[in-house]
Formats: sequence, C-alpha cells, structure tokens
Amino acid sequence: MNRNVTLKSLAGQLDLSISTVSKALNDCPEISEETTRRVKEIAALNKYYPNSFAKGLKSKKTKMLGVIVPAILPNFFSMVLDGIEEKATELGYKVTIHITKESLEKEKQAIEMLIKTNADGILISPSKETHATNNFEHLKLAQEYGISLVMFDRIIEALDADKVSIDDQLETELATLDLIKAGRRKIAYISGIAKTSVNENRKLGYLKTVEEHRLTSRIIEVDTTDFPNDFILDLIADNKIDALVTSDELSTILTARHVITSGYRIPEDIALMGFTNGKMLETFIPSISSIDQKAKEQGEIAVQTAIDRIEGLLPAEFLEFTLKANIIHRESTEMPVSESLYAV
Amino acid sequence: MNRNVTLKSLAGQLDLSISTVSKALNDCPEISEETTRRVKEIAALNKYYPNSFAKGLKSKKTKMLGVIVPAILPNFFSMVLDGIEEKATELGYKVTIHITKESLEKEKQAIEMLIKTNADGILISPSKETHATNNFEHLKLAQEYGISLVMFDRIIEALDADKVSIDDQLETELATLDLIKAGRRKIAYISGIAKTSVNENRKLGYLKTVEEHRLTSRIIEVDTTDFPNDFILDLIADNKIDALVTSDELSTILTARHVITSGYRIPEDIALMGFTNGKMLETFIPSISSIDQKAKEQGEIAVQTAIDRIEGLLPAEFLEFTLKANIIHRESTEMPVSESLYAV
DNA sequence: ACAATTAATGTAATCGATTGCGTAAATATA
DNA sequence: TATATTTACGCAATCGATTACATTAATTGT
Repeated sequence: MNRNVTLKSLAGQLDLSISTVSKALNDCPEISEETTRRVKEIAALNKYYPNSFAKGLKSKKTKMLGVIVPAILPNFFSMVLDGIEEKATELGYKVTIHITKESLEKEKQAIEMLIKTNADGILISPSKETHATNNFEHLKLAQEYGISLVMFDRIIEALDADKVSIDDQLETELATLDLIKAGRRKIAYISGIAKTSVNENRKLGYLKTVEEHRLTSRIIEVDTTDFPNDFILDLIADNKIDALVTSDELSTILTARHVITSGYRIPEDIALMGFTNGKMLETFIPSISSIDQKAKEQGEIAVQTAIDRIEGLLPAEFLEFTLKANIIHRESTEMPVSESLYAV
Repeated sequence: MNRNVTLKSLAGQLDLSISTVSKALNDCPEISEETTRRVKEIAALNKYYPNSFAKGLKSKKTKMLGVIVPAILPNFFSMVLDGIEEKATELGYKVTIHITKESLEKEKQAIEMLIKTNADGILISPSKETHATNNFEHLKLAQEYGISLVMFDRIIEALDADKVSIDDQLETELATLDLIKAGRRKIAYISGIAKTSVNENRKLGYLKTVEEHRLTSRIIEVDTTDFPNDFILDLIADNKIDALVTSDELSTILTARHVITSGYRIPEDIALMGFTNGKMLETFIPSISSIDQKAKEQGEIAVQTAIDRIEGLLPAEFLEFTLKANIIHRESTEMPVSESLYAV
C-alpha cells in the first residue's frame, strides 16, 4: 500500500509492460503462471495498492455507501449505524454519514452530494419533513442515477425500493395488548415523532387494539421540547389514564421522568411501554419496558441488501424485510396475564 | 449534476475545445468573459458536475475525512460525530465513519482503508488497546502518506499531531473540589475506561485534589460489564464513601443505578459527579451532575483544524486546543459552598 | 504598413488502471 | 516442411479533468 507505487513503477522493475502487470494482478488467464507469480511478489514487496481514482474512473464504482438519518441522538439511529458500519466494513465498503436533523432540504443536499461523489448505494431513514410533505423526488433521482437505495425503519410506502423495518403496527398492537392483559384499561398513546411513517403505524396499532377491546383511546402528539406536558398529568390526576404507550425513545424517557417527578409511580399508577431498546430505558429506575426494533439487525440487513443489489445478486423486484421485534418487559409494566383478558 | 455530462459533451454542444470549457468553468482569466458566460450557462442547463474520480486522479484530493472512534454507544462519541458531520458538510467535506470497538487491529484496518482510499484527513480518538500498548505506528504511517491527522478527546501525547480535548485533569480537580466544597470528605473514583489517556488524567485530577485536602483516596477500576459491583456497596455500607466521581458516561449511569437500586439515596447518602453531558444523565432520577466535555465543540474544532491543515492554512507547528469544560450541577450533588472549605 | 504584443482558443500530455486488439514466438497439425 | 493454433505478451485507446505549451487572430506600436 503505497501511493507512489503504480503499475508503471512495477512494470519498470519487472521489465514488463503495464498491461501485463495489470493483467497478472487480475489473474488474467492469458498471462503465464510464472509471470503472474513474479508480478504478485514484486507488487507485495512494494506494497502496491491500486489507485482508487483511476479504478473508479473506469469502473464507476466507489465502494461507498451513504447513510442518511434524521439524527444520531438519542440512540436508535446510532445503533443502526453501528450495525451498518460493522457489516459494511466486513464487506469492504465505506460508509459516509449524513444527518438531516429532520430537514428535507438537508436530505436533498445529502442525496445530491452522494450522487455527485458517485456513491454506490444509499441507506436512508427519511426525515419527518420528507414524510410530511410526501416529497421524495430526490430519492427517485438517486435511483435514476443507478444508485441502490434501501430504506430502513421509516419507510415511504409509495417509493419502490428495498425496505427494512419491523411491523410497527403489529408490534404496537401486541404491546398494547400486553398492557390490557396486565389489567390496564385506560391506555393513552404519546408521540414525539408525529408525521413519520413509523408513528402512523404505531398509532394505528395502538388504536386497533384499544378499539377492539372497546376501550377509550387517547392520543397525545407532542413536540418533545414541550415536556413537561401538563395535559398528561391532568389525565392521570383525573384517573383517566393508567397506562401509556410511547412512540420513541426520547418521548419514552421524557414521559417517564415527567410522570415520576410529578409524584406518580411507575408502574403502580401508570404502566409504561416505550420504544427502542437502548441503555437509557434499561438503566432508568424503574427500568422501562419497550419494543426492541432490532436496530443493529436492521442496519446489517440494509447494508447486505444494498451491497447485494449493487453487485447484481438480487432479482429485479424490490425486497421487503419485516423483522420480528421483541417486546421487552421490564419494571415499568407488569407481566401480561392472559387470563385477565377473559375477565374484561 | 449528471453523470453523463462531461466536459467533452459540453464542448461538443458549444463547439469549443475541452480545455476551453474546463478553463471557462474554472474562471481562468485567459478565456473571454463572453465565452465563460456561454459555457457556464450550458453547463448549468446540462446540470454538469465534474467527475470526482477524474478530478481526484489529478488533484489527489478526495474531500473525504475519516472519523475513527472506539464506539458510538453510549453517546459521547455520537455527540462529537454530530459536530463533525455538521461542520464537515458545511465546509464541503464528506465523513466516513470507522468504529474500532476499542480494538487496535480494527483501528489499523481503518487507517489502512483510509490511506488506500486517499482520505484527505483523519479524526481519531484512539482505542483503549492503542493506548495500552502504546502502539501508534499506524497513525504515523497515515501522516507519512500526507494525511492530516487530528486527535480528539483521547490524546496520545507522544504523537505529534493536532489535538483537541479538554483539560481532563484540571476539570476533574475542580469537580472533586466542588464535592469537597459541598461538604463531602470520603470521595472515591470509579472508572470503566481504564488505560485510556482521559482516564489517567481524570484519575490524576481526582487524586491531586483529594490529596491536597488530606483525604483518603479510593480508586476503583472496573469493567463496565461487571456491574453491579459489590465492592462499591461495601464501601458505602461501611461508611467509607459519601461521594463518587466517575470517569465516563456509562460508568456514571451504571453506578447511579447500582447505588440507588441497592437502597442508597443520591445525593443524601452518596453524591455523584459523572462525565459527559448526555440525555441519559440529564433524564435520570435524580438528574446527575457531570463534567460536560463539549463533545460537539470538540468535533467542530477537530474538523475545522483538519480541513485548515489540509488546505494549507495552518503553520507547520501542530495546534493543541484545550477547551474549557462545564461542570453541570444537577440533583446528584449539592451546590458547592466555598465557606465549607475553611471548616475542614 | 509591418513587426511586436496581447488575447483567446486549441493541442496534447498527464494522472493510473483496464482492456480490446495486434503480434511474435512456440507449439501443434497435416 | 509449410501452415494453423496457441501462448504470452505489448500497444494504444479509454475513462474525465487539468494544464503547459502551441497557435491563430486581433491589437498595438512606431
């Protein structure tokens, strides 16, 4: 590996032509075994490594993947990124990171940058604004340039692309059901990520289960900067809520903190079922139950899919991976008891 | 911005030579204003964007920075990364991420990859293993290849390079002093990041202050997977500790949780001063005081320095930035009262 | 009016690797 | 022995942008 060792310099040492050296290094059958051996030996001695620009100039391949996420704090996307980086490195790809801060404009800029710099693939979880305005021409544009695009976690249904996520609706149904099985009847849903696909699906899941059990639904969509939110407290004080389902990591922890610092107990007064399995919920006291979205796995699968598609190993139809989530029961909820269902 | 629009195709449309078009686009004075205008117009119409490979092949510049960190979970390095990404994007650079998981081997691989792919700069916080074995030939190698190298947070003193960090020793001295000023006399230091430069400095700061006040020092270096650690509890039970200084975010939160779930109160029984200003410590109940390492600022300065150095705007001597940290007093410590010092 | 400048554009080499095609020598076929 | 194949290699174009060095046309000077 030396920036000044080129095919030319190797050819000089070996008294061969550049093309012969190139072919030898690429195991071209038209070069004799003996020559190939010699060339490789000298190349290794000189720590030769092909210049990536020259290579890319011909092949148009960069072995670069762009990852576009709304944020890396709190942890969910960091966990995905962790999986992405690990897998990509393993497969010989680099990963550039692009944080949109939920802004469509920044997302467009990231895409433009990735097109310009010839990224081979893009892994994206679109911003809130992208979802809200349903504007994804920039994503199509990337595809038109031949860049493999994989969406993860937050999915735009209308866009044809490979997709990796969990079944947000189903998992929220199940989690809500667990609260009911544990005896809770006054369950509210709190979201700090309004207008994302995941929120819509999680909300639907909550609603479906609550309505199937003829319970009153209460949906609170807040900006997470709005905590503490007294509306929640009033509902608790009026004995209108005995359990909460929250839509994401930040809403979950803020809600938990808010409830407790206001003098209510978790889970005695309020049971809490959150989202994302990070250290924050795990270490909180009480530890908080949550739906584990399999962040790292999503990242790994997204990368594998992107690379397989780049390398032409996939059929033309787009793939859709729906991972099975884990519902992790911790101290913020009682264990569901199936019998209690019949006691409704 | 179109991958098939080249200087050649523009030249064809304009009935000019490739070199004229190139020069016009680069505002070369030897091209007439009129021609320059025409060329730029057509280039814009065609959404021309120079091929990055061709450009790099001549200029040897990639506008790519590699960021090498031990981990992105928990949050400290994510916060730095946040600053890095934002600043780099603003300055027109891309950022690839490389997570070493504290492994020297992975760090070497990341460096090798960055050399091979012609990164212009590397921002690194070396792994524990790198510190422990004092092996940083790979970092020197990167420098020898002309890559600008900036260290942040964890610093290898013996390596000549630009450095960005806080004064870990001083800040820990001050934080420890605050505990003393608040009336604590039995202070222990707990670290989950043994063998890193930051830990050594923080430990020194703790020791210095404790010894200056003729107090007993107790240092506990643990693997964070070892919690709960009963040694800590025994010390509390024997009334040997009334305050803890912890070395990093994860140790802090795990210690806090451990102390509380074991029936002790924070801060009544044990005051706790942690490290890193993330949501985790902020939302914990009680909220935890900590030394804010200015993660995002470190990232921003590291990027700016790397880029300035790449672009030749810096003097030959290496720069060393030492940011002033904030000690954030939250519920896990009482406010320091300077009078109490005299009451010792 | 004719050489000397200056201005404006074009030619061609270069960066480093890949690859189709050509060619010489070695081997096989008749 | 003369021809056909195969083997093993080199030549040169290509990818797209940059740039030193021509070259031509227009302008200036005397």
